[in-house]
Amino acid sequence: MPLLSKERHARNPDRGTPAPRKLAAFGRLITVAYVGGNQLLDALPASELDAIRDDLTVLTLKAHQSTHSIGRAMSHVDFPIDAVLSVVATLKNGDTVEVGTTGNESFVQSEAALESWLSSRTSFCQVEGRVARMDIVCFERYMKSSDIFARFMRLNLRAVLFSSQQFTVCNIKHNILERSARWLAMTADRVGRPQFALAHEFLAIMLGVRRASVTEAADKLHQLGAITYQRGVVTIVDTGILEQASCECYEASKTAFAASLSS
Amino acid sequence: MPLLSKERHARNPDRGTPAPRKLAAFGRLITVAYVGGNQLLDALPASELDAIRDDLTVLTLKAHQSTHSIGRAMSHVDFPIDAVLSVVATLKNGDTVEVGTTGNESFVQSEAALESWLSSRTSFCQVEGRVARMDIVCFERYMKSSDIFARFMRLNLRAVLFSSQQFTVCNIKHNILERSARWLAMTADRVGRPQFALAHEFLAIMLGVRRASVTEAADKLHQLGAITYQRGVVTIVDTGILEQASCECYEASKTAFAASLSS
DNA sequence: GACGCTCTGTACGCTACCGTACAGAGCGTC
DNA sequence: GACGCTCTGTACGGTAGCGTACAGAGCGTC
Repeated sequence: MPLLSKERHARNPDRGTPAPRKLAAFGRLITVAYVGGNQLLDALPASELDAIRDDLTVLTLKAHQSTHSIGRAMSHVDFPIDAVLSVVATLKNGDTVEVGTTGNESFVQSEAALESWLSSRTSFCQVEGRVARMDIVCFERYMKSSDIFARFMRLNLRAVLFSSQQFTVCNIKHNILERSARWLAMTADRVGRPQFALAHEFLAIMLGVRRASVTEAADKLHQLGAITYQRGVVTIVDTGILEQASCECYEASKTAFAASLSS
Repeated sequence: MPLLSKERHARNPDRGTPAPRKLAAFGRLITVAYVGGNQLLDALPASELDAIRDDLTVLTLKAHQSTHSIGRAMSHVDFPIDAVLSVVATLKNGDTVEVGTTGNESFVQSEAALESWLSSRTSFCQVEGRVARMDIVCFERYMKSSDIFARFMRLNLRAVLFSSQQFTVCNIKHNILERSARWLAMTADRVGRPQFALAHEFLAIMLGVRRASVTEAADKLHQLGAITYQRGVVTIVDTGILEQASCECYEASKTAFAASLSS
């Protein structure tokens, strides 16, 4: 499944996120040091970031690889670089719906910022890419020892809560076309490149709708000139059109995270 | 509008929450000291609660009275006793939808537990009743000076986040009957009495649906023997039936808050 | 180059819910 | 006891999205 590997770093060379020294090979993860790429970490004062850098390990996650399981003790937190992680809730009937998406603007599980070391939700990698992983013991130590670090994590969680609330509204008030557009726009921002692997089936699960409904929405977005789709790979061809097609929740969530990073 | 005043304390005499010495009279709020009734406060170790008691003031809120406004500096936090507060999001088109409901299991705005003193949402009183109010300066001081206090507030916020996520799913996957039942069951728990004022119109806004849809749902719940309705006043006649009619999200949210109070 | 798996396109009947509207009932007020 | 406000009950056509199903296209594998 070497999808997208060719264009992985085709865009956003300006973000200061050089490729890891080695990518995943034959299912084994080769890990490397963190040199930037997660907005939340990079927003920390330089001295703070330097202090924690040695406790961050960059690794590449494959799509659909699990990172946290409901009810289990959290062993680590992940700060995405160009991966996109999904936090999901599972209903008794087995239905799974996304309750949060996390990219380079945040980390997962964000509840760790609340001195909570049990995972209350399951999360996994939705779009393949790199994350900076920190052991939970280190995270806990920094939360206690550094007011600045703790403050950044908490303000970030505030944006997570705000976004979660926004999506509560979004699911009631906005149609599938708008929500699909929002999801794709948010994801494009997060991966920092215009093309990524995402089958209709998975977007459908994320939005809590039928696969066929996503196909119809994708078709409309294609007609509008926002995207193209080819066997599990989306390409954003016009960000402006895509954002225009998405509901206001895209902007609301984006603004909330931007504010949490700048204060 | 002296609705319900007759049966205000008809139930749950065992919760140790005596009536305030004076109720609101002619629109003026007569405030009294806190002697218990908010589960979160009451879960604090006795010494902690005693330490903060003098900074709590009990007051009665009228239905639809505002407590926090979006974008404004938070001047206080409210720990409901038998009032129910709603946190809402407003869309650009003016639609207002509830993104959180708060009763005696929590407080509002919960984001204060994140050292965030700006209100990112609007909240108001949905069901008339008492809250214990604390000045934000005191709250901030206790968050800094008492690890135990801070820990309780943060674990509570974890349940708030969990519930918010649960309702994201709920709005997608559960129909109006189930959601109405959930809302009423949760509210009955929170007010601690089987009868409270709530017009269909307001429940409709909370659920983000038509008023007529709520009327239909209320009719079905009536037929099932769960509730009776009379001109803006609901009476829960069979909690068991009501809970059975509601979706699993009722139980999920309740469990999350119970866990946050016991640890 | 045949096979099988995955992913997409499309179709069809069905239903939950919407937007809107209007009549009537309850209740406070003058 | 007439009036007006609020709240509820109900109706009707319209539609977004559901559940399901099936055919075909792309692509890796043997």
